[in-house]
Amino acid sequence: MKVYAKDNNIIIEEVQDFVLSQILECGQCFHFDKTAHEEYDILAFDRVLHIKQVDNSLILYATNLEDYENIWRIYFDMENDYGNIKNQIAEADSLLLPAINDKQGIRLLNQDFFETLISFIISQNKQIPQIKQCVKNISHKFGKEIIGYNGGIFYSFPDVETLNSVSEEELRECKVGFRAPYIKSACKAVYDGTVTKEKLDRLGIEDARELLMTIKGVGEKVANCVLLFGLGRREAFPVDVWMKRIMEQMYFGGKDTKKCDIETFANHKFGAFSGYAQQYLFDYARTNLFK
DNA sequence: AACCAGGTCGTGA
DNA sequence: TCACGACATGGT
Repeated sequence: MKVYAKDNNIIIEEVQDFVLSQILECGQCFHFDKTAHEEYDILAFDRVLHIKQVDNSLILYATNLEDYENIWRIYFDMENDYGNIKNQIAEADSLLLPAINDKQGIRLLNQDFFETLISFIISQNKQIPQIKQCVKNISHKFGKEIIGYNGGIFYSFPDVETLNSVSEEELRECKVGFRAPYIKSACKAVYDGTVTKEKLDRLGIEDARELLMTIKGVGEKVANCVLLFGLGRREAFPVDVWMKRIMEQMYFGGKDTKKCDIETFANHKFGAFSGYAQQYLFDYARTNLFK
């Protein structure tokens, strides 16, 4: 992989295991817009990134090496060897090969903890396009204005201080519905220091999940998504309706199985790679099966 | 017009 | 512990 600055852009050549559309549209993140084939505006960490992929090259528009090193390199998990990850998963079970091959360009992003927490609270009982709309509504109403690479106006996701001061009624105007008090509960917990990234980072996954679940509106599944996508805990294995369906089909003879049993089964099978396995399977199930 | 969506909560057995 | 309805909103 080669990284260099050219004009006002960053060019990355010879990327491997990287398909921009698969990374963004596999259901792990919600704050982006597609502008063309393999070309997106991504909102993250108070920035907007216009990015385009052509074959094995990436163009990161209107940014610099410092931001690449400090923000985007980490966000896109560039130092992680996904060839090895896929080998490990396939070795754990060759049944995963169709999913891995179909979604070979997926990477797990390292997203902001607070935005991930709120986004996945919103995600319950909603479809991905509606989750995206709610995140956009909240950002537009309460976030900071950011200017994009070509002068376009975007809005960052608000920080804890800002969102904590928003009323339940204002949240409902963002179409989050019955989740409004849950969002309030999460903001309060993070703002007053009851649940923070620093605390969670220090805890083992069981205790971290338990602490997250002290927030009203955060259950097992949302907690696992926050751990996986917002705290870098790749051993987490969120089980939603799609994971339940495909896991039951693959491993339980199509028999109705409790989500916690599926999670335990997966953790034993995939161990530290559970989160990656989950993501390949989730997107594979959602886009190929049960149409 | 019911039914479902990257679920969780409160309730009652 | 476990099953089940309620919960906003929008799309089939």
